[in-house]
Amino acid sequence: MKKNSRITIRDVAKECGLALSTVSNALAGKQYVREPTRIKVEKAAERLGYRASALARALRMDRSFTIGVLVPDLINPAFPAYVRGVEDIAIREKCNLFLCNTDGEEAKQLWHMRGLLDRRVDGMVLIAQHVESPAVRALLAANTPFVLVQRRSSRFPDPYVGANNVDGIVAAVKHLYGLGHRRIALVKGPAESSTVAERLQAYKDYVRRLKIDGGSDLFYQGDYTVEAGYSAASHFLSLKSPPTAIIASNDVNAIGVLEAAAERGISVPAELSVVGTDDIQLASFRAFNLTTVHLQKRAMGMAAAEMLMNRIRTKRSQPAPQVIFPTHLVVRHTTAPPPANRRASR
Amino acid sequence: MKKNSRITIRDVAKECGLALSTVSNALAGKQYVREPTRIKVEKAAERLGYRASALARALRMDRSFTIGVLVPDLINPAFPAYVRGVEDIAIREKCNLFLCNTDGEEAKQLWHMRGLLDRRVDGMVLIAQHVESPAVRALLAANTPFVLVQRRSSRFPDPYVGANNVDGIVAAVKHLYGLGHRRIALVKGPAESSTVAERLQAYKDYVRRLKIDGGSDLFYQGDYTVEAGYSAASHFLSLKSPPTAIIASNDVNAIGVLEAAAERGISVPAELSVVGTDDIQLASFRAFNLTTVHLQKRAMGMAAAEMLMNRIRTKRSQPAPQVIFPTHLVVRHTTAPPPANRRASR
DNA sequence: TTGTAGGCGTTATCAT
DNA sequence: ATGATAACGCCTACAA
Repeated sequence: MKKNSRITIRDVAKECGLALSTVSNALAGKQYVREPTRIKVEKAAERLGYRASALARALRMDRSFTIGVLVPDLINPAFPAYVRGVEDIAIREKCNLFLCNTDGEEAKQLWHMRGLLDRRVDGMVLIAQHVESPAVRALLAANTPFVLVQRRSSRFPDPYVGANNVDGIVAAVKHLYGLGHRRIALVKGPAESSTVAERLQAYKDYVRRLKIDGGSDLFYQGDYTVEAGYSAASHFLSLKSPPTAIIASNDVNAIGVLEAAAERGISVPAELSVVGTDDIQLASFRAFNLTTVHLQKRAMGMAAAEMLMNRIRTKRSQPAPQVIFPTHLVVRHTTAPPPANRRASR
Repeated sequence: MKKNSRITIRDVAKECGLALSTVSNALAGKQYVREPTRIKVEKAAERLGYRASALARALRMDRSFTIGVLVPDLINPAFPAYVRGVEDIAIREKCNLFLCNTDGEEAKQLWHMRGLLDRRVDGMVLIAQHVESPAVRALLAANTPFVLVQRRSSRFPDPYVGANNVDGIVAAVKHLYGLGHRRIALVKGPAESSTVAERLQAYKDYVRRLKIDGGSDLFYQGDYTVEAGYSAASHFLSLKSPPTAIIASNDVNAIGVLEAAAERGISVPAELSVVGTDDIQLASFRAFNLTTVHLQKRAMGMAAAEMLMNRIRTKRSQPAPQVIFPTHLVVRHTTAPPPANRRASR
C-alpha cells in the first residue's frame, strides 16, 4: 500500500477482490450488480474511506457537476439573495457553485467567464452582467449553457429570468401620483442594464400619460450604491425646482438618498418621498421603513438555476425561455403627500 | 477534424506540427523552449481558441487551483465581506472559489465539506462554522489544508483568523459605563461560537471589575438575525428592572433590538442605548446610525486566504498560525446617557 | 530543444 | 454478473 497517496477505486477493488469496473458499477448503483456484491463493495469503500474523485469523474463524463455564478458584488445587499436561490437548486442537483464577483467591470467578468469555461462548468448564471459586448458574446457563444438574470440583450434572445420592471415602476409612480406628487425624479441604474432601460421607458410612458413633468432634469445616472443615491439626491435637491419624490435605483441607493436628505434637514416623508426597489430585509424595519418595489430575488435565482439545469440536460435545443417575475409595491413610511398638498390629502 | 469535440492540446500540436509535450512546455513558459517555437505555439493556440482543461490539469498535478469557502448565510449582511476578502486573494492566486452556505447547520456543513473534498479543493476557509464535533473534526483531519475564521476550537490549535473580541466588548462596556449605564445587557450569539464565548467572558470580567450588575438576567441567547434581536429586546424590556443598554450580537441583531424598542415606544438613545458589532455599511448612515464595534471583515477574509495559500504550499508543516485583528468602537447615535443620568451627564 | 510514453482516477464499452 | 481495457486531456520524466 502506497504511503501518502489517496485511496482510489482501485484500492477498493483490491480490498474486496473484484475488478475495478465492477466496483464502479456497484457504487454507481447499476442494475446488474448482484446485491451481495454491492454490499461487499459498499462495506469495503466505507471501511477504506473511499471517496470518488469528482475531478476524474468530470473528465471522463464530460460533466463536472459544477455551475458558475457571476454577480457584481456580494457585499451589496442587493445581490446575495439571487446567489442563494441559485445555490438552493445547485444543492438539489448535487452541483457545486463557483462564485465570481465582477464589480460591474467587463474585464473582471471576462476573466471569470474564461476561468469557469476552463473549469468546464456545466453552465453559468450571469446576474446583472455585461451581455452585449463582443468579447462577452464570444464567450457566451461557446457551447456552455447559461442563463441571464436581470440583464438581457436586446439583440440576442437568451435564456433570461427577470422581474416585471414596468409594473414595478408604474406602481411606484402611480402611488406617488395618488399622493399628490407631480415632480417625481428617477435615479437610473447602470447604463448597460436592460432592467434600467425598461424602468426608464416605463417611467417616461407613464408620466406622459399622467401629463406630469418628465423632463430630463428628473433623471440622474447612478448605480446601485449608497454613494450614487447620495449624489443623486444632492443633485435633485439643489435644483431650483426640486422634485417632491425620488425613485431610487434600488434600496441601497435609496439609503443614500435618505442620507442626503437628512444632511440637508429635509425630512422624509414630510418634505420628500423616497421609493426603493428590492425590498431587502433591512428595508422593512423601522430604522429604514422604506417604501419599495418588492423583488422575489431568491425565487428568481432558483428559477434561473432550474432553467440552467434544463438547458444543461437538453443541450440548448429548445428556444430560449424568458421568465418574468411579478413585482409589487410595498408601501411603508418614506412616502407621503408632498408639502403643498399636505392639508389637502387626508 | 472531429466535429463536436473540444479542442485539446493535441490539436494545437497538430496545427503547428510539434509534439504535444513541446506545446505544453511552450504554453507553460518553460525555459528551454526556443522563442520562435513558443510564438508559433501561442499563435496556433490562439487561432484554434485552445483553452487547457483545468480538470485534466488538476487531475494530473494533484492541485485543482480551487478553494472552498463555507459561510452560514450569504443573505445575512454580516458575512459577505469575509467571502470577498477570500476571493480577493483567490483571484490573485488564480484560484476559483466554491461557495457554500450552511445556515449554521452541521449537517449542511458536513455535506458541503465532503463535496469540497471530493472536488479535491486545495484548501478551505470555514467562516463561523462548527469546529468541535467529531464528524467535522474527522473531515478536517483529512489532508486538505483549512483555515478557521471567527470560530476556533478550544481543543485543537487550528490555523485561525479572528478579531479581538475582548477589546471590542470592553470598549463597548466602557463606553456605556462612561455614559452612566449600570445595567448593560448582552445578546449572546450562537452557543457554539468561540467568538461568542470570548465576548461573554470579557463582558463578565469587565463588569465584575466595574462592580456593576452582571446577573444572568442580562444575557439572552440569540443568533445573528433581526428576529433574535427582536426577541432579546422584547425579553429585556419586559424585565421588572430592564437594562438601560443592550449590546447586540451584531449589527443585524441590533436592528431587531431597535425594532422591538420602537414598537414599545421606547426611544433610542434617550431611553435605551444600543451597540452592535460588525459595522456593516448600512450601519453608518443616518437612518440607522448605530454605535458599533468595527470589524475588518474583508481584511480578515484576505488574511485567512493568504494563510491558507501558505499552508497549501507548505503542506501543513509549520505550527498553526493564529492572527487576531484589532477592533474598535465606532460611536454614533444609538448610545447616550441613561434616563436617570440625563441631567447629570452633560 | 523536441519527441515518446505513462499515468492521474474515473466511466463506458465490450468481452466473458 | 463480472472483468479487461480504452479513453477523458493534461503534465512530466526520460529518451533522442
